[in-house]
Amino acid sequence: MSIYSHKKIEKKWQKYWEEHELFRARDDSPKPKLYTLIEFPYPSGEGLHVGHPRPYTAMDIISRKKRMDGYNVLYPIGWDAFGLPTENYAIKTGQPPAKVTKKNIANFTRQIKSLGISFDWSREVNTTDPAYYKWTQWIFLQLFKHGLAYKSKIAINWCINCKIGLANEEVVGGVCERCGGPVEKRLKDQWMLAITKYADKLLEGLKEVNYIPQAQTQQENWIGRSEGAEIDFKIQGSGRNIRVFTTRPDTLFGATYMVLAPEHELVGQLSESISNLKDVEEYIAQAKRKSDLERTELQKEKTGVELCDVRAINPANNEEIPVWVADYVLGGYGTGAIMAVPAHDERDWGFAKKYGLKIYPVVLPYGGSTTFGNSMVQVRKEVVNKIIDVQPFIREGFNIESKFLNGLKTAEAKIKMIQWLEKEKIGACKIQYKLRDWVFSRQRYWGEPIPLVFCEACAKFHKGESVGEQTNPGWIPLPESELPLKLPAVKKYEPTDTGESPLSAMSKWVNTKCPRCGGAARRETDTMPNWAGSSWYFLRYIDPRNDKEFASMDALKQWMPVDWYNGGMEHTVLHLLYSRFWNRFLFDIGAVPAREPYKKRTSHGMILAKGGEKMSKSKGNVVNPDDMVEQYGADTLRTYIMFMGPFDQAVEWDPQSLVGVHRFLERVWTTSERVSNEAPCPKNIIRQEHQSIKKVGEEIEVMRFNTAVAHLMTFSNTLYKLEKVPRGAYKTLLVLLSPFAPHVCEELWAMLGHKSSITEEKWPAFDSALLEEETFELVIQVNGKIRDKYIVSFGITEEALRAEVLKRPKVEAVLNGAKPQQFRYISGKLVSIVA
RNA sequence: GGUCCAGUGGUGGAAUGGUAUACACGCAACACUUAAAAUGUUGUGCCCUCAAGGCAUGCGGGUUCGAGUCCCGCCUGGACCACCA
Repeated sequence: MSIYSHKKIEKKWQKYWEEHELFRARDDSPKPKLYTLIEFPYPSGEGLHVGHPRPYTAMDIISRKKRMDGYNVLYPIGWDAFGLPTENYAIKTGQPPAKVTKKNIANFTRQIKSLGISFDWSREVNTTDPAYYKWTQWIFLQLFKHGLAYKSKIAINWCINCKIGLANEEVVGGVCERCGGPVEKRLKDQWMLAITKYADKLLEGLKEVNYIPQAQTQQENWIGRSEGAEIDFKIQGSGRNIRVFTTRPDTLFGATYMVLAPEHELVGQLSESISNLKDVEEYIAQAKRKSDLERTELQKEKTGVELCDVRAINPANNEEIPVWVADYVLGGYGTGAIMAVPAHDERDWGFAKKYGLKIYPVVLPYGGSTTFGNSMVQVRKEVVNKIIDVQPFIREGFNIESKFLNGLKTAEAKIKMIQWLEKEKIGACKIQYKLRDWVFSRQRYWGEPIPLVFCEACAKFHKGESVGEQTNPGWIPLPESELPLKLPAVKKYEPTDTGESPLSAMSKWVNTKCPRCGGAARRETDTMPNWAGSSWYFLRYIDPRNDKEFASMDALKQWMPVDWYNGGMEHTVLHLLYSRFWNRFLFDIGAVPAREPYKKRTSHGMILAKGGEKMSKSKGNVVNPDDMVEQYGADTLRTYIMFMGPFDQAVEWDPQSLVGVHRFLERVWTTSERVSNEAPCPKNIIRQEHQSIKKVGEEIEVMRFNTAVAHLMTFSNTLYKLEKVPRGAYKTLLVLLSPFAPHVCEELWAMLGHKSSITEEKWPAFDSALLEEETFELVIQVNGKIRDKYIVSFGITEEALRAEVLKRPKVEAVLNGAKPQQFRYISGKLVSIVA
C-alpha cells in the first residue's frame, strides 16, 4: 500500500501550475470572462492566520470550477500594505517601513503559495509601490480638480494613543477602532472627500447589484437617506432664525417647543437675551465633557436646560414656544436643531414628560372610515389624549387642529405643508443623509503623500485652473509628469508632538517650487488613509503594468465589473462604500466603463479559536496555517476549512476534526490501487456518480461547501468499499474533488496515466435520466404517526398501492377494522392515512 | 432600546412542509499486532434487560393528513446599529 505523502506532491504541482501558467487570465481569450475577487490582505508581521484561507479557498474552488466550466477567470492577488502596524513596528525598531513591508510580503507570498490557491500571480499589485500609488495620487487629483476634495477646519476625532485623526467611521462605540483607546475632539485642518455629493448615486446603484441582504441594508443605513423639510422659526425680538430639519412637516402645528444641540452656534449669539446664561453655559460645558460613548449610553434619562426669555414663533399658528438646549439633539445631524412635537415623537415625548412641556396632538389614527364628523373627531381626540398620556402616537394618520391640513392623510399633509412653506418662504423640501464627508488626511508617514503644494502667491493672485483650485485657494496640484510623488526617507517615523506628520520635519522636502508660478511653496505633509489604495485595486489588477494610465479602457471593458466579490462583514460598510464611490466618480469622468464595480458580494464567517473566542496574538490562541500544511498538507487544510460549517457563519477551530478530512483524502488515495478498466459499473454507482455531479456543482455555486464535501465523502466511501473500482466513476470523483484538494487530485490523475493537468478537464455534466432510482422506501403514516415502511417500485399505481398498504399487518392492527377516512399518497415518498 | 440572524445527539453540523439526527469528530466493542499506533468491522439521541412501544429539534400555543421547517407569544445567545428629528 502506497502512502499519501503531501510533502512530495504539493510542491511539485504548485511548480507545475506556475510553469504552465495554468491560472493566467488571458486578455485575448474568446471564452466568456469571470472576474472573481477576494479582499487583498494586509501583510502583517505575524504572517498568515487560519482565517485568511477561508475566503481564499472558497473563491479558489469557485474559480477552479468555473475554469472547468469554460470561463476565462481572473482571480488576482495583491497587498494592501500601507498601514499603522507596519509604521508602529518601524517606530519601535527603527527599520524603514518599506523594508519591513517587503519582508512581510515575501513571507505572505510563501504562505499563500503553499496553499495552492489558483491566483494569477502575474498581476500582483502592491499599494506601497510607487508605480501603484502614482495612480492613487492621480485619482486623488482628479477628485480635487472636480471639486470633490476640500480642506476644512473641523472637529475631528483624535485618538490620544495613535496620535492620529480618525474618520467618524473608525470610531466604534466612542473608542478608537484600532487600539480601543479614548478619542477626543480636536480642531484640525483636514482634507475631506465630498462623498455626500454621491449619496444618491451610491444609493441608486444598490438597485443594480446583487449583494447579500446584510451588506445591502448596511449600505442603505449608512447612507441614511430621509426626506423631509427644513423650516425656519423666528426668534422673538432678535431678528434671528432657528432652522430645523424634520421628516414630519405635517406635524408642525403640534410643535410645542424647540431644542438646540449644545454645540449650536445660536446659543452664543443669543447669550445676551438668555436670563439664565450661567445655567446654560454650565450645561453645555457638561455635555462637552461627556464622550460620545457617555452621551449615547445615557440614553434613558434625557437632560436639558431652557433658554429662559428666549421664545420662538411656530410659523404655522404664530404661537410662542420655549427654546431648550439638550444633548439628545446631535450637532452633526440635520441642522443641529429640532422642532419638538412631543405628541408624535418618542424622544420629544419623553423629554416633554420629564420637564412638563405641552403635548398637543395633531394626528389621529385612521379609523374604519376616512370621513369623520366633528363630534367623532372630538370623541377620538379624547381617546388619543388618553393614549398620549402613556405614549406618543408616532405612526401615520390624519391631521386635526391643523387648519389647512385638517382631514388629510399624513402623506398628503406632508406635501401640502411643504407647498405652503415654500409659498410663504419659511421652509423647503429637503433630503437629509446620515452619511458624512470622508476625512482623507492622516498625520502619518506610512501612506501615500498627497500631491498638492500650497503657494501663497497663487492664493492671492491666481484664479485657479480647476474647481478644486478655486474652492481651495493657493492649493496647486502637481502636474502628472511629477507623479508619483515619492515618500522621502525620514529618520524618525513618529508623528510629531503637535500631531503633524513626520514629513513636516523635513524642510528640504517640504519647501519646494510652485508648479504654477514657480514661486516658493510648501508641500502638503499629511498622507492618505489606508482606504485610499484599496478603493481602486480591483481596477489595477486588470492592467497592472500600464505606466500610461491606471488601466486602459480596452482592458477595463473586457474585465469590469467584478463578477463576484467575497469579503468579511467588517468591510461591508466602509471599504465597499469608499470603493464604490471612487469607481462611480471614475465612471462619471469617463475613466471606467461600469457604473457599479461589484456585481455580486458575498461574505464569510470568522474562524474562532476553541471556546468561541477571537484569535489574537495577545491571547496566544492563533493557529498558524504553516503548521497545518506541514503536518497534514494544504489539501487537508483547504478541505477541512470548507467542511467545518456553513461558509457564512462563524466556526470554531477544532484540530481534532481535521483528521477526519485527512482520512478521507487518504481513502481517496488508496482507492486508486483498486481502479480497474474491466470493472463493470453497476447502475447504483452510475446513479450516485450523477447525483454527486449535480449536488457538488450546485452547492459550490451557492457556497454550500460543507455539504458539497459531505457528498464527496459519501461517493468516495461507496467506491472505497468496492473490490474493483470502475475507472470512470473514480475519474469523476477526482474531477469533482479537484477544486477542493487540487494537489492530490493532480497526482492521482497523473497516476491514472493522464498527460495533462486535471485543471484542464471539463466539469462533467449529469444526465437527469440517470439520477432517478427505481424503488423507494414507502413510509406509511396513520394519524400522523409512522407505522410501517417497505420498499416499492416507482412505477406502482396508487390503486395497487392502496390495496397493498391496507393489507399490511401493522396498518391493519392500527386501523382495527375501521375504514380509513382519508388516504393520501405523496408520490415517491409516503402514504398518509386518517382513520 | 431598535433591526437582523440563530437555538437540532457528547461535539461540528445535515434535512424543496413528507422516514429528524446525512457527513464527520468523539466514544465503545471486536479484528489485525508480542504490544502500541495506524487501519478495518460493528455499534452509538433518550426511556425500556430484549422486543414491542413511547419520548425527543429552547419554551408555550396555532395552522396542517403531516411542522426542525409556516404563523402568534415568550426565553436564551450572537451580529449590526445606537437619541438620525
